[in-house]
Amino acid sequence: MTATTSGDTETRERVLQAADRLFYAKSAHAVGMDELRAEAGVSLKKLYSLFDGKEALVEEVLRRREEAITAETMKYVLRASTPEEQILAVFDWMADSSGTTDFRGCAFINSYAELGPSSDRVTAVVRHQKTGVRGAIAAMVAATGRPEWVADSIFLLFEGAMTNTAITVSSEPARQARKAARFLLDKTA
Amino acid sequence: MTATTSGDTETRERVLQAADRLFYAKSAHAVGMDELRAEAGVSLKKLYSLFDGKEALVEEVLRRREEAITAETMKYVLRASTPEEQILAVFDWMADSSGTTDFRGCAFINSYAELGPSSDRVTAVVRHQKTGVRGAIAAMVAATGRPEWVADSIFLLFEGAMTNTAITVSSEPARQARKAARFLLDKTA
DNA sequence: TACAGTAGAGAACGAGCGTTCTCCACGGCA
DNA sequence: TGCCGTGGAGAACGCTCGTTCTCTACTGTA
Repeated sequence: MTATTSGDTETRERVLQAADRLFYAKSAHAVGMDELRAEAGVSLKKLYSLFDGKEALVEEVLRRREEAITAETMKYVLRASTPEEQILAVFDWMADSSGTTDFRGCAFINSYAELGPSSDRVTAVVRHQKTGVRGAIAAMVAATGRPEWVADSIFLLFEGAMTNTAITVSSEPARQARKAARFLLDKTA
Repeated sequence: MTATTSGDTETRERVLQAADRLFYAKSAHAVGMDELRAEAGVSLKKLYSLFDGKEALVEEVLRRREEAITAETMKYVLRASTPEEQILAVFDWMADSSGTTDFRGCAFINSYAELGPSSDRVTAVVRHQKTGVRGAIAAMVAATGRPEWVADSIFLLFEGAMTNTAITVSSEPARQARKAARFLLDKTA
């Protein structure tokens, strides 16, 4: 029935949001399916009727997060006026995100660290996200006519800032990375 | 007795080496104490007489790894002739390390991702290591008379390259980071 | 030879996990 | 009203984990 299907879609959404929040905050292995069930306000039966199991849930959470982060970052990028400012906007997104409580860095790096060795599916999603981010930066850099190694550098600055913003609990690394990226852009103009 | 104490020291060493290898390769939660016991060739009783528990073991493994990596990196640094080459040598160490099988990136970032939310002690060791690496790079950069933001940039390049070298299973990020660092040094000469 | 103390092997324990199953209350329909 | 099927609550299951305990074999000593 259409009504039931629609209800399922909403429930799925609620579960995925709860899972994303909990997995990101505590790491996946530290969150039990029962805790997730409680947080999402759903029965265990429903949970397992909607998802194949925990690993599948983790996989889907990561895929959705990739889309969400891309969309959110794009808002920052499109708001900028010049192509150079667009590139730097990704660091503004990071600085703003790290201001929120319990920012824990890059969910994909974190998941790779925790589950990469035991889950090929998680590894695949993580690689996909990294390829995507790198590609997006490369496209923006290429649009300014600069060589690809500039994009590689900015990508690595971005990645290093993500982890260290989390570890130091400060947006300082994000600002430092932005400054370095600007320098690279200025000197390759 | 002295003989027994010495034997204990050797056994401790063996356990710590096995733990370091297994925790790094598989992540800590994926390695059981029994698997570790088998790998180290020691009884469970002895294991618990030498260490307070798993968390304490993880903590000590990380502390020892920090020392080991520092020492190993220093070999690369001291081999270089100019101050600039010394800074860049850390990326050579990374490129060489990533060539070894089952390189898994930065053990501290990985541990923070997995255990940071649940273990203050692990978090403290990770922060200590990051502060140390950042400080070491800052000292080398300062010795060349360049401003501190150059050190911040190189540190973030280093960190980004560590994670992505692992994720992409390639030493390419290490080389890209080296190139970017050299550019920064050249343009701030 | 008899004995005390140590250490190894691994059984045992309690807790927690992911997953499944049982039970029951409630809905639409004849 | 009586029936059937869906879905929720949560008990149950099987497994694995970290940790402790028991038993046994062995060593050095009198």
